[in-house]
Amino acid sequence: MTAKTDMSMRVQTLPGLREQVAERLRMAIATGRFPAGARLIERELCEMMGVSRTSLREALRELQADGLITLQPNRGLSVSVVSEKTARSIYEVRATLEGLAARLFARNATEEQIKALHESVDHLSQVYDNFSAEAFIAAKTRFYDILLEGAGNEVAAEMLRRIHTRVSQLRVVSLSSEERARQSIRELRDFVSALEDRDEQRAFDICVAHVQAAAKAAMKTISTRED
Amino acid sequence: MTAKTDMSMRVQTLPGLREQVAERLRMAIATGRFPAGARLIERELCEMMGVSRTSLREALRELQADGLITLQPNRGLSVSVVSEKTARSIYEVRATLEGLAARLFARNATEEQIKALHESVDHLSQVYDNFSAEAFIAAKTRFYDILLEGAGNEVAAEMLRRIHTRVSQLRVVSLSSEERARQSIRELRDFVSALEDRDEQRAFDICVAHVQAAAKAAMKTISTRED
DNA sequence: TCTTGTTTTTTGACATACAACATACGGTAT
DNA sequence: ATACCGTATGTTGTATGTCAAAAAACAAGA
Repeated sequence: MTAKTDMSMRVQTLPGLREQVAERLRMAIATGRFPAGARLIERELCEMMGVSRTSLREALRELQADGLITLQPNRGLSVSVVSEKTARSIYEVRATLEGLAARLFARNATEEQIKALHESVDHLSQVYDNFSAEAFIAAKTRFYDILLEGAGNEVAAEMLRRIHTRVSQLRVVSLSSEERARQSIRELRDFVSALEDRDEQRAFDICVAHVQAAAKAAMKTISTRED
Repeated sequence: MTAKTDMSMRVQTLPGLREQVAERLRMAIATGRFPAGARLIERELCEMMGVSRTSLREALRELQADGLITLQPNRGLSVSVVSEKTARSIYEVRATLEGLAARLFARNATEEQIKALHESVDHLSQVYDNFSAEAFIAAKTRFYDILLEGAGNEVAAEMLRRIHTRVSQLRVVSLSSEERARQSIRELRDFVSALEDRDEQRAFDICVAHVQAAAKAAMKTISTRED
């Protein structure tokens, strides 16, 4: 092998400014730092993040495509406020796609991936104890990344990742309920155990039920919010 | 009612330059005018469409988010070439989401929407006869718009619309098979008839089968393409 | 032919400018 | 005071020009 064809030493491709901006904005919305309905003024964001309007606007187009922010022509951007109907739609799609991912994971994942998934649930349960929004999202993201990688459907993965941010945004409020958190962990353990048995149907059922339970919890806080 | 609150005379909000650009690029890719793998040079596109780099780049970010074009950092953009595995993923997701849409439509659509869907299939079948890629895509888009509106899940609708463009791109080659076209129309008529009966499960089954048949046809041309 | 150095192309990012549109403000007439 | 109207201000939409960095193409020398 020549040095030319040896990719092992390759310096990892740096994220690029625009993507960093997009990622930080996503996080700001997911954690509720930019609450739903908040107006986003380009100039302010530029100053806040120290980038040019050009880069910022390109990043904003990404978030817009994800449905995270809403554009009123000539009026400006604001963080999307999720109606009850839209929230229901989000969870419907999430249940559908996550169900698919569950099936595919049970079918295709390697033993290592199953083990990794198990461990990520352990980690998640630790994070629940001393809670912080950022750490929680990071842990949940890790769980998802493993699940989606093991499922081996990159298209579904991409869509679920997008939805995931919107769900995080909803959950910021909704997850404070301690009891739901405990229950959620139990469901995930159950889910992993089904996957360890390669029980496709059971994994699917648990997954869908899990999302529906999450939806129910979220919907409750949404409807109260609108009073 | 005061003139102020009367929206009926409102001049329709013009699409905005950026969105026009994005739409035309999408179409160019869907119809195969920009074939898979083709390099896209920003400067050339600017001249070709008569817009500034600023607007163009923002439009490109949209297409990139849709997976229609691929960016290699510092190297440039090219029309995404869809691997066999990715194609399979696309059709898996499409079957899943369209199945959901079928269920929801059967459950929620109004009688008018069902009727409109029926008519759109009639129109589609006419277009098959004197064929043109643009007219076909337009007709198919109309069918979809009705289906997705009737289903009443805006999130799923948005995702399917995106996938739809990628499927069109694959179909450019694959659909030339006359026989598959006829069969496809028959399946759609069957589908509509299930919806007219409000038979949720049957609509779902037909829908999934329809997508799988389309997938099979597309996969065949893809695998031969890679020889 | 292989290597190395140089030029060209292309993207990534920034600053600036200005028109179009929307909103807020303030004055004027009723 | 209140409704009306014009103006000032803020914000987005789009276009230009500029520069650095990376990649690719090319050319020259061993």
